[in-house]
Amino acid sequence: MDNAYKRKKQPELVRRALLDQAARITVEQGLSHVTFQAVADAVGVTKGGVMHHFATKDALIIAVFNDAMAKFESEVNNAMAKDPVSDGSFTRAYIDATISLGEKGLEEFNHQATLYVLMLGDRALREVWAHWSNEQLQKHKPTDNTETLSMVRLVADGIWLSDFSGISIPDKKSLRNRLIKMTQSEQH
Amino acid sequence: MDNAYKRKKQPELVRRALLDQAARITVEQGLSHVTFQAVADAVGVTKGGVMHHFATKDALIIAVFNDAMAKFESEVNNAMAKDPVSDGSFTRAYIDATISLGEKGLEEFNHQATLYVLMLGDRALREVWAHWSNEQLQKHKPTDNTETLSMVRLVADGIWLSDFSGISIPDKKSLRNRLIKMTQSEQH
DNA sequence: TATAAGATACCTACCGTATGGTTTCTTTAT
DNA sequence: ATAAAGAAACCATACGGTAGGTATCTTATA
Repeated sequence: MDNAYKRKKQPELVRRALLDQAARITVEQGLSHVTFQAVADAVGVTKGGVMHHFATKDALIIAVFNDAMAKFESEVNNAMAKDPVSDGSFTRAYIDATISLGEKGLEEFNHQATLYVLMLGDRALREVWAHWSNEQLQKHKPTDNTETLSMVRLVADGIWLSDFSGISIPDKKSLRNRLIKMTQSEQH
Repeated sequence: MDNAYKRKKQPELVRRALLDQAARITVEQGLSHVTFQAVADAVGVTKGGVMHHFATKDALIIAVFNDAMAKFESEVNNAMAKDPVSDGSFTRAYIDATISLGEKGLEEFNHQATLYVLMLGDRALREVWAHWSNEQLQKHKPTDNTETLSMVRLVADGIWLSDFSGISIPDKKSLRNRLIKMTQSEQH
C-alpha cells in the first residue's frame, strides 16, 4: 500500500490492515514491539495516519483483541449452525475451535492462541475476556450446562494450553474423538 | 534498605530482593514496567546496582522465571514426598499445586499464575517452559505414564486456566476430589 | 597474624534511541 | 464549503546500556 498520501481514501481498508498488521507484530514480536511507528510502517502509512484511526495505543491493542474474540465467536457459531443435534453443540464447536489437528491451520492456530495468551497477561484485558467468556457460558446454558460437558471443555482448554506451549500430547486425535463422544452420550 | 552505597555488602540478599521485586512488578504492572530503574527503586538500590547482578534486562527476566519454576518444582517434590503411594503421585501433587482451593493462598496462586502466563506470551521463554515441562513428564514416567493420568492433568490445566482467567467453575472442590480419585483407581 | 593485592559490590553520570502523543498542514470526498 | 483522511514536523520522556568511579570483602603470602 504505497503512495498513501495521494492515493484514494479507503478508511475501512486501512483500518482492517492496521488491525491485521498490529496483530501480526503482536504475535511475531510481542506486545512491546507494537508501536505506532511499526504498525504504520507495516501498513504503509504514517504514524499520524494510524492515530487517526486509533487515538491511543491502548485503543489499538483493545481493538486487536476484540477483533480476535469476534473471530472466535463467529467460528463457534458457524460450527454450531452445522450441528444437527443441539444438546452439547456448543461444547463440540468449542472442542474443534480449540484443539488444532494436523498441519493445516496450525499457523493460524498459533496466531490466535498467542493473541489470547498475551491478552491473559494483561489485567484489564483479562477481565474483558472473563466477562465475554462467562457470557458465552450463560448463552449456551440451555444446551451445554451439564457437569460432563463442562469437564470436557476443561480438557479442551488443557489441550489447548499444552498444544500452544509446545508440550506434546500423545494420541491427540483419539482423545479429541473421545471428548466428542462424551458430548453425545449424555443422559438427562 | 537505604544508604546502600556505604552499608555492608549483602549480595545474596540484594539478589533475592531484586528477583522478588521484579516478580512483583511483573505481576502487578506487566512485563513492560519491569525496568532497571523501577526494580532499583523498589529495592532501594541504583540502576547500576541492578545491572551488576543482571547484566541485561533479558537476563533479569529469565532469572525471575527460573526462580518461579524452581518454586513450583520444589512444591511438587514436597507433596510427592508426603504421598505414601507412588503410582500417580506426581499427578496428585500436580493437581494440588495447580488448583487453588479456598481463600488462603489465593493471592500467591494468582501471583505465580500470572508469571506463568506472561512467560507463555514470550516465544523464547515459552520454549524454556516446554523443555522444562517435557523433562518433568519424562522424569515421572515410571509412576505417571497412563492415559488417564495424563487426561487428569489436562483437566487440572483447564481448571488452572479458568481459575486464573476469572471464569467460575461450579463445584470445584468436588471436581478436584474426583480427579484425585481417578489417580487412585488405576488398573494396570 | 598482618597486610597488600585483587575481586566483588555498588554508585554517578552520561549517551543514543525510540516511544506515545500533540500540533499543524495538505489532500480528498461529500 | 466542510469534514474526514492522512502527512509531516516536533516534543518531552523514559528506556537500555556504557563508562568509570568508590567502597567493602576475601585471600594469599610474608
